[in-house]
Amino acid sequence: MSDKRQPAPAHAEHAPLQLEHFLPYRLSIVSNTISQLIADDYQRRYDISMTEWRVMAVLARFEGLSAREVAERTAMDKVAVSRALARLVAADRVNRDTHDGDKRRSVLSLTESGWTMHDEVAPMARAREREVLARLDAEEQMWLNRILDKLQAGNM
Amino acid sequence: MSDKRQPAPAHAEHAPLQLEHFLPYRLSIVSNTISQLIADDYQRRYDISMTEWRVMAVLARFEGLSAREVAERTAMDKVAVSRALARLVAADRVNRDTHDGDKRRSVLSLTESGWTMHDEVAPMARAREREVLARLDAEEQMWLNRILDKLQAGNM
DNA sequence: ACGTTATAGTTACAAATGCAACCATTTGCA
DNA sequence: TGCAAATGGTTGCATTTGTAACTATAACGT
Repeated sequence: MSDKRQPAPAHAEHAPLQLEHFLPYRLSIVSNTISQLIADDYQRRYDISMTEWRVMAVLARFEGLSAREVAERTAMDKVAVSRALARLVAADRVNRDTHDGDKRRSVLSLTESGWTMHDEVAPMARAREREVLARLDAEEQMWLNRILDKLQAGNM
Repeated sequence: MSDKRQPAPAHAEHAPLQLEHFLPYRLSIVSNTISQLIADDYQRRYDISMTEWRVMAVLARFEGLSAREVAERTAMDKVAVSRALARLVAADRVNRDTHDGDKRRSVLSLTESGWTMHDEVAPMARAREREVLARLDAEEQMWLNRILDKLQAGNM
């Protein structure tokens, strides 16, 4: 953030927003940078988007979820999930069955190949997360967790 | 984060990612929720996107910037800025002149109408920010700032 | 049993975004 | 001077994303 030159500082009477000190703006910069850093890893190696990876991550934890449940757990909307699933099924990363007793519901799980990919990507993702967290000391990490919890709790 | 039921906890040997404790994921949830909260405010009232608003906010602080400089200060890429400017100029929120002595550069500033809008939106945005920050106590706010600074500094 | 309402998921279309190629102008330097 | 490289900005095209409408099945109330 080098700030050498100060072009025509604008009208004080208008009280302009200072974007660089504005929380939502700063959050989105940091968040996007970090997410992209990790996404680059697996997008280069596999042909998969961030949304697709998130769907896979959830299915790795919870086998047999329906699409709606995946949407809930990833905080994505159902259309995004539907599209991600279409690609994942086509690429044979995910298996889609139909629920017995409710033909609307799908029953999702990773395929053999899905698991293989997951088992390579998950450690990479965790490693990147550690890299990022390494910039903070233990105390800061603790506060960050607490703060994210609180901010997240507010918006529900 | 109600977690009533625990569907088929998946294979421990695969060490699946716990999305809900994964920093990049949590950050993006919080960031998107907050940004959207604020964007809703002005998107309902005015026909303007988040990128357009950011361009306006920067021009309110620094009159006479060029498009490239706006891109730098908003951390948007130049194509996004170019398009935002096209709409803003068409809507008569922003004035575009040509730099004397360098006909490539544009010289940008808010119009009368741009200022009017700015002067309504900026306080709303600040109010929302305060709402969000109100969920944190003074100490937490202090740490959040410090942490964002550090995380931001890393990615440059 | 029957119609209404709700739920799971997909599709169609519009708007937003990203990337590469592209003009115009300026800069650097032989 | 003149020509290659750099810079500011826009345009075209393909991909992504968001929203609403739609299909199919299930649940509910009478």
